[in-house]
Amino acid sequence: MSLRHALLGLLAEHPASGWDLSRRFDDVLGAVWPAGHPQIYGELRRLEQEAFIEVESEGPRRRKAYRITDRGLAEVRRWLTTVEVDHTMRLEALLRSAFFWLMTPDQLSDHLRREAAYYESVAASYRQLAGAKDRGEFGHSPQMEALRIAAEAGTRLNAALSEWATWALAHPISPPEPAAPFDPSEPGD
Amino acid sequence: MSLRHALLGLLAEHPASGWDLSRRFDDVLGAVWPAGHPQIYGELRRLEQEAFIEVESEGPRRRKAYRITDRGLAEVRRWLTTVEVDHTMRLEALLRSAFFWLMTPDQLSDHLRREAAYYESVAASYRQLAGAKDRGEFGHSPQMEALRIAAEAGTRLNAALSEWATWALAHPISPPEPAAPFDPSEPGD
DNA sequence: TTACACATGTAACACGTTACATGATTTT
DNA sequence: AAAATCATGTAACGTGTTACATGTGTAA
Repeated sequence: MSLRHALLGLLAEHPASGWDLSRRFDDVLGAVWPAGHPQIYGELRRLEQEAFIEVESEGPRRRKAYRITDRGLAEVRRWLTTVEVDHTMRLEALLRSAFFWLMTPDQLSDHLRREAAYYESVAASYRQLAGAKDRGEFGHSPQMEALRIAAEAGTRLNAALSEWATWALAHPISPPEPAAPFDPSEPGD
Repeated sequence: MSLRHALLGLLAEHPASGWDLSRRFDDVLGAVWPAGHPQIYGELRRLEQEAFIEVESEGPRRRKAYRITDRGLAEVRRWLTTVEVDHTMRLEALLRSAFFWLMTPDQLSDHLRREAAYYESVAASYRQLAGAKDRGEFGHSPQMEALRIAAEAGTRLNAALSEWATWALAHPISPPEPAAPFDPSEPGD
């Protein structure tokens, strides 16, 4: 049920259309909570039915902008303050790590190098975003400060994953069972 | 499509029943890839139909243990080595951070303290597990070494999130717009 | 006038969760 | 004899993704 609250949260800033919200997911929230437009339009319809949002204006090419209602604002706040955080994670990259022993050492180090580079580049882009915010390039609204905190999480999380992959490169998995080394002092079979 | 590969990966170690696999998800993989038993039994049926696994034995209370086939083993390896990692993340805790500005400072610091404590405790349990593995308490198979690497990720990831929450506590969000401070030198209205 | 970005939506499918149902074996 | 655990499964529902369909306004 996080999508509806994310939509309410975005609409708490200012009115927006399904299209606008879809863009904001692609640009900002999608990194931690992806949502395609069909899901967004569907959820908006339900939110309107339940009076958490209402149509603010209708524009060209049948654009409909929604505004959050008092009821909707109360609902996001209720979610943020009284609903337990769902700490479920789904990280395919970590799932795979449980099966690293099925890869050859070469395949694994190749894989880990790619992963380290990927996470480092994502971390770098969050770092840059955080820097720009600190330099005041996006003004100083509370909304922007919240995104600054989110960017910090993005930086730290991706840096941690990159460092992990690099650490793992230095901890190779020993092959299943090395053929017993030949030792002439042992009695043969 | 990660569930099927996770099941194949587990079965690559040794044969197991749906029940066994369900337990291993709850105990180990569930932290990064949760799966309920209905999903597991369903996927096993499909994997058997496609000859990636086969029934190894039937036990008491109609227990059925599956064994991976050569075809199945080739399929996990193909996944691990040639299929791009899906880096999609879904972290509700980070999604929420984009809406921290909707909480009062008190609510937010309370929230962040809980989060820091939660992640630190999870990190601690991975740290302990990693220590036990390093002390050889689980033997020295390649499978165990892979899980050691996974435990390292669990430690680093959760530690990073805990540190982030602590960092955020020190970076409070300024309220929307403070009522302009009274300055007697300014002309009143 | 053609192409592109805007803007909304439906339909079908895939994936995941919850609730329900059943019965066998082991433990108390 | 009752309770707990083992073990499998179905049904209904909810969420998320992909493909398809449609049309408008703006810029080249």
